[in-house]
Amino acid sequence: MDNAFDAQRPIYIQLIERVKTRIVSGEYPPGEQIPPVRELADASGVNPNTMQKALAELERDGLLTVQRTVGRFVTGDEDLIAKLKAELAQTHIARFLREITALGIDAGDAIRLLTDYIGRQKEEI
Amino acid sequence: MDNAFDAQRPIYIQLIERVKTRIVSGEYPPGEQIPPVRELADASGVNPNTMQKALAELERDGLLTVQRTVGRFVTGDEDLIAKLKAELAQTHIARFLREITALGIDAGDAIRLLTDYIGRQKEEI
Amino acid sequence: MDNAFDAQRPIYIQLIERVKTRIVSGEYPPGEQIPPVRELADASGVNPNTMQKALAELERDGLLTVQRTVGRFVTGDEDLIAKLKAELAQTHIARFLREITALGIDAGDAIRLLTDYIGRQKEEI
Amino acid sequence: MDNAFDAQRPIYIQLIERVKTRIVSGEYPPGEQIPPVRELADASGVNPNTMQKALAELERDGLLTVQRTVGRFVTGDEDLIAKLKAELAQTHIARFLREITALGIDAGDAIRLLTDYIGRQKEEI
DNA sequence: GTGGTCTAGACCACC
DNA sequence: GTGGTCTAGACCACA
Repeated sequence: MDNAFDAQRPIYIQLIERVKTRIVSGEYPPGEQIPPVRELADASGVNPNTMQKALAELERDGLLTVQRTVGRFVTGDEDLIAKLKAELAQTHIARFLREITALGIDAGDAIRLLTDYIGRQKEEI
Repeated sequence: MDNAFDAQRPIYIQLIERVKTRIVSGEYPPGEQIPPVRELADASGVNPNTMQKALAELERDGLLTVQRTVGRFVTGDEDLIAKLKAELAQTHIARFLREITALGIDAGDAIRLLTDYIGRQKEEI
Repeated sequence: MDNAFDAQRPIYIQLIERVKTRIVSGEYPPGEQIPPVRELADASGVNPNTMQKALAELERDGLLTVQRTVGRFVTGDEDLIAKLKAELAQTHIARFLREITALGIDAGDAIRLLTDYIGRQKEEI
Repeated sequence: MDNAFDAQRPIYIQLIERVKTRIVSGEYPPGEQIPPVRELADASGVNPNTMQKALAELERDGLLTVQRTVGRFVTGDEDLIAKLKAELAQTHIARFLREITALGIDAGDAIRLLTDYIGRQKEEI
């Protein structure tokens, strides 16, 4: 399912995050064309205007380029993508650490808990 | 600052999370009285009714008990608190892992990045 | 326990009901003296003033008579007591039937449920 | 009249009881939509916030479900409703019996008085 | 037009 | 001074 949104945050923001994630993960490779707005909107179950709004912001950030009458393309600037990836990773890490230490769990225990969790996940497979 | 809220999510939900965090971290120890509604509301810069709504839900969950005309107390049930702590930790971990792997970073790299981050933090001190 | 009050209704009203019930049930027989205010108040865990207020209303209704310097007595008018008993019974019956029919249960089923309940109660003994 | 409340008990509690009664009696059938908050509030002569509070508790109990921007619906779980009906009936019966026996009337007489009352009611028709 | 949230301000019971 | 309730009125997201 692609159409599960946090009902409490603006959908277009969540769409931006999703597309960024796809670019960074390589699902949308650098330089490649992405699906048309309508298709993306359909797949996520949102209004095309909402999807449009999300993509426009990504264009402003330089992550997407638009070729009129052709479509949208992921930037070919792989450094930019790598930078975004590192930035997103740091954001997630910082947030995680902030949250977990607020519970009274120190960094060492956090790593241990995370390692355990990953171990358990593998077992499930 | 205590009064910085994510504008996109209900304040009372965020207040619930904050109080839970304080209980779990031991800032509000088991069996101890917590500050009065009005004071907490003031400290967070919200209306007393909003704080009331948050605390009512914590009472429903058994994390707080109310003694009318006296005040609110953290539950003395330390097992319940420990359970909550584990639950919150797992939630944060699961989320972190979901986010980081969505970027195309595998579990091993996640641990490495986290360890690096912690190392860098210590250096800053 | 005599000191369990519905926190939502005035205590003196609940005291009136209790004393009426004792008169009607014969616990306080007609013409007999009842315990002094302070003792009653103590037994119910309420302030003597509150008990006083309740007894004053019963005196107004003719159910109690006061002999200064001696104490309070239940009325000797057994007809009045019988009338009160019938009246209280009808009140309870009417209320019960109103409540139970509001649930979509007809009078016949109400009698059946009541009979069942009594049967189950006896078994427990 | 829908707007007559016991001044001694919280209105929202009484609203909860009323809605429960309507669900149990079938006035609000399982799976069906109930009137909007504002309408219900109006009909009962209370503030919409007060009605909201009552309905929120019923939602927590699983008796109502909410579809945002659409409305509230009675649960489709007929077993849950049946269970509630039995529970409410038992509560009313227990209370009635407690009250009537406190008057010095035994269970057998209670049934007789109830039967008489019902007989008299029918005659009135 | 639906439910949901929030504020401001008032009043109450209890101790 | 504590928690609890209630109102009036406003604003928001969503479809």
